Amino acid sequence: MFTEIYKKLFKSYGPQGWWPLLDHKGINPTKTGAINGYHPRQYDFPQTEQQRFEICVGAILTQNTSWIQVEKALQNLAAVTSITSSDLKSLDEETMKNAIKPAGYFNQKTKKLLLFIEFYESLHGRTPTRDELLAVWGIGRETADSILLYAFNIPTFVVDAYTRRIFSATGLIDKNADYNDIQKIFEDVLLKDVAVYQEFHALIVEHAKRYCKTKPDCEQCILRTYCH
DNA sequence: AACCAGGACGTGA
DNA sequence: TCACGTCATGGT
Repeated sequence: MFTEIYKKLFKSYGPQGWWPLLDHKGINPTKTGAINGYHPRQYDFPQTEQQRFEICVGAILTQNTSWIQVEKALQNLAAVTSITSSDLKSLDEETMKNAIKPAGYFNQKTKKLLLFIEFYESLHGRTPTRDELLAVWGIGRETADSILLYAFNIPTFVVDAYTRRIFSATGLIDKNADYNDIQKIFEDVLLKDVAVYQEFHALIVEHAKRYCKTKPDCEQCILRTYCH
């Protein structure tokens, strides 16, 4: 049933081209809440260390914040410095706060970014474990999994509020199931494949933005037959 | 003009 | 563990 829904979403919305990147100017006008930066049908990202780090920064900035606001914040940062760990580390803290203001929570997120930079540099290019990421202040489960899946290409299924909303509406998951329980359900059922995990999560976000909103549009929803 | 967005953390039961 | 308050800007 999960695979069936995945195929239906993919057929309807097409490849999503996550994670969006500033230096990849692929306009996708059909996508909701986006400026640009997607790369559909390309699964060889990140292609540079700079892109890998930018994905991590974006994952932190997008906590409880719409992506379009994050893109503004990233563009502001890119306008004053390059988005690399070394340049962001030496950036004046007030300048950073001012730059990321569109993404909200700028005091917390500045602290999170600076702490993450220390952690990132301590890796010396190594891939972190989930537990190592979770030990960093400001990195919770969704952010850790997003970083693993999109920045390091580790097959880790990302669970977010949209995943819970859509799949509890269908009755396929318990509406008060824990994050790890939901993640396990998806990982048990899906082919353990980075591209599939990346696309499915992105498709879930896209579908939630279009139909499964807080005020859902069930009449037009392509998954309505799965809901109770 | 309330309400919510691709959460995480601190606190007190 | 778990429910709840806090953090903050800007869309709709």
